[in-house]
Amino acid sequence: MSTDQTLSEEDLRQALELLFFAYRDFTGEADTLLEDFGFGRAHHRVIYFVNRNPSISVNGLLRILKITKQSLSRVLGQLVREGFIDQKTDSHDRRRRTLTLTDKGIELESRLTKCQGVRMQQAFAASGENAVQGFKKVLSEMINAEDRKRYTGGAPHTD
Amino acid sequence: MSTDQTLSEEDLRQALELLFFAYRDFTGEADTLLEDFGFGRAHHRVIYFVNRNPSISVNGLLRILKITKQSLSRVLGQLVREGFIDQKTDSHDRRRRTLTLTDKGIELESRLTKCQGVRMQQAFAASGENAVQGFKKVLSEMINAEDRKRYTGGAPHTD
DNA sequence: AAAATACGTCAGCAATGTTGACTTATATTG
DNA sequence: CAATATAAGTCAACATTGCTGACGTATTTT
Repeated sequence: MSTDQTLSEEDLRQALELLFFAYRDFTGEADTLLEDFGFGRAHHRVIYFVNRNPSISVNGLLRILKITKQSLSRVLGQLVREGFIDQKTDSHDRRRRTLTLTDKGIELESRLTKCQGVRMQQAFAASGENAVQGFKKVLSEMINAEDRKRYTGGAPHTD
Repeated sequence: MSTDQTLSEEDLRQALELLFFAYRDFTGEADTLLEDFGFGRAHHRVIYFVNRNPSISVNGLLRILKITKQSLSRVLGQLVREGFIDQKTDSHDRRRRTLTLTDKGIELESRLTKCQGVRMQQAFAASGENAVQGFKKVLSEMINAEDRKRYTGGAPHTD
């Protein structure tokens, strides 16, 4: 599982740059689509994680996104007002508001994810199954331990 | 080199999330260090690529970063004024200004890159050489074709 | 001499993050 | 039941980092 091999500084710098350019190009396409709706990347993240965690609470979303509630409120408020997200009082704890995508929200989420999915699928197809495993492995090792549980498992974060 | 295998939507979404969380956590540490200097991520990128391409011109830098000269000027101006970057008139074409890190700039660049390099090295060590190859392969496939030549080779972009 | 290029600057705007303070419901706890 | 904690919302101010548009100046190319 672990090797003692150390990469040269040049190899390391190449990897740093790869990550920078790849991330920029990767997000670029979805950004263009979002502009058509007057939204930005922050809206994208909210839509994505609400779809991924239906009925999530506001606090739950904050814990995933790691931004302040004031920041979230700006974009979330827009999404609710414009009918992309449905917000209702949780019957078990009436202090909470559960967040769920509307049909309109689901459609936008689908378009956005398809947009990024296509590029990633193409990169995966061109790289091979083995490379994909390595890609995922390295990324998961780069994530903070506390968050590693958050990305996967599909276990909804409704709290 | 290429497979026809298509990942499930769940696999794809996991990869999307991995990239999001990994990138955020990856940049987080350097951001903290930058704060001590009153700098942001934009300054980091300028310092990084000036170090990587000594004597690069302003236009050359703009082509790598893909931002406007007005955006660059804000951060570049700060870095020059505060003595992290040395700017001098190119003797071959006196319209151009060549950008190079000062000793102070080199030291900061070194600290910043070490900061990110350590995390990446650890992820690499925990993932194994084979995974690292896959990681790089997939990232390079995700980069826009026009930029793919820019990340590597170490060929300075002095123009 | 005219046009193109490289650089810089001023002004204003937008997206998205931050802090701090305060209010209203609702739930939990002593 | 009263006190406290939690969930959510809101108002205001500010910082960073993108953007556009409009100029000005020096230098090189045509």
